[in-house]
Amino acid sequence: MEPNRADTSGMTQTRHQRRYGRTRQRIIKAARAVFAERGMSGIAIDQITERADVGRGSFYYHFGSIDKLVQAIVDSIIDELVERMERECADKTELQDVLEALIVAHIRYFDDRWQDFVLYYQGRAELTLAMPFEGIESPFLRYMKVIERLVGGAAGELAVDEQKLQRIACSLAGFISGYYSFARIAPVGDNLEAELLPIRASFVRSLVRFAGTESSANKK
Amino acid sequence: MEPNRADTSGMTQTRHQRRYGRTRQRIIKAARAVFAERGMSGIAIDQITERADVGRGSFYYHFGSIDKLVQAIVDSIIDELVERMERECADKTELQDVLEALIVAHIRYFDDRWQDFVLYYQGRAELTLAMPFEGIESPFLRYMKVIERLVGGAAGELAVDEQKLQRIACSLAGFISGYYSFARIAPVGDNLEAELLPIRASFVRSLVRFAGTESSANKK
DNA sequence: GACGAATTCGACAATATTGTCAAGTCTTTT
DNA sequence: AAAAGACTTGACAATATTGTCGAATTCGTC
Repeated sequence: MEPNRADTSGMTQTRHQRRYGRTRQRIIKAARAVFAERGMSGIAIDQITERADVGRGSFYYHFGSIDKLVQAIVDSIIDELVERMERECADKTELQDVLEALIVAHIRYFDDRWQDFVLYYQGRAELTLAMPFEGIESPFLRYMKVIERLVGGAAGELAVDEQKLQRIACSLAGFISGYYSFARIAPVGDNLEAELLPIRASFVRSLVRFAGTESSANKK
Repeated sequence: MEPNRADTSGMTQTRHQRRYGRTRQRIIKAARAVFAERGMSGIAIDQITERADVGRGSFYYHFGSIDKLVQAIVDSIIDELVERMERECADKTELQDVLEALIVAHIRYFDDRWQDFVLYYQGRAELTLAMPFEGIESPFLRYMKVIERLVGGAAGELAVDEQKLQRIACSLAGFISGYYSFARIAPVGDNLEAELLPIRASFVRSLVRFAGTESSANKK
């Protein structure tokens, strides 16, 4: 009765488990598409199961509620994005390089994946509401923490304090997603990476300078 | 039968027209609150009319459809924001000052008005979808144009080309709203304006530098 | 004060959505 | 090959939402 968690240890997957995983993935894939097309709120279960070509009951068997599904999706998006950030930053040690790499990670990740950007953005938008989908907040916090850690790691002897790190993270994530979203409405060109290059460079420099600033006077 | 457009010429309002306006405003006000709480998609008409303490029929009488209502709301938000930007920029002539003023306009406008920020953000999020609410796009384009005009006006002899102006506008609007939204999740402090000051300054400088850059090599 | 226009109202039928469940299919175990 | 377990299914009853419409109310005008 209780859903069998898919075997993560790789080898010993029984046929049941494979089938379980397949259906689950079908649902997730369909949901990603539907959400990216019409948003997360106000989506009927049927729209998802029908697109996944799966019985209505299966949805409830696997997820039990919309929130769980949204949670799984946002989680995986953030996982992928985080993984990408880690990878791009792996060999960077200079603060400036890390900041560059972080932006590049976002651009590369979202490039040719407008759908995933929409999910990311819709998720963020959800967070502004009074009652967002359950469990959506923590992946985003995790994401912010990763940025802070990567930036903090490269800040080296600058010893940037926690608060400053947070601001840098907000700026960085905010800037890149904000730019991306606007660039889409007012199409400036088709190669976002090339297009962003000069302004990105300026932006990074401004963050570096900010990091170097004396601990800001926020004891108003 | 056809709704009477409220008298905009100020003086000659008949009682009917006033009543018309009152109800209309009640609905809009309630909708703003509901939207800011639960998002724009997936809201039932009843949730709005009940909050407005108005009959269900009145909603259809005034707006006819959700899209029209959303349109009216987004329109007025953008109007207010644009008005604020114009005001803040009124006496500025230097590029740097104008950029500063634009950011300040946003901060001041949204300060203590989280609800309106949510509406603005939800509206933006809608735009990422395949089928956003009808008529939501144009106010946002108008908004971008205003930024471009204000920035372009102050760029003076730099003669920043159209494309560059667009990028600056995307950066500016993206940065401020992105930062704002993240700052809310990972609360850094309570005085956003003071808090943003140093990083804002850096950001503005980076935009100024970008504006001065030789027309970027985007002939890839 | 009565007639028509403007505005408001909420009941109504039509439709959509939800979550459950008993029954069916496939797989593993004994 | 039978029994038990895992997974899937779609029908179902309950509930929610929609857009309409005729009646009620308010208002301006004659």
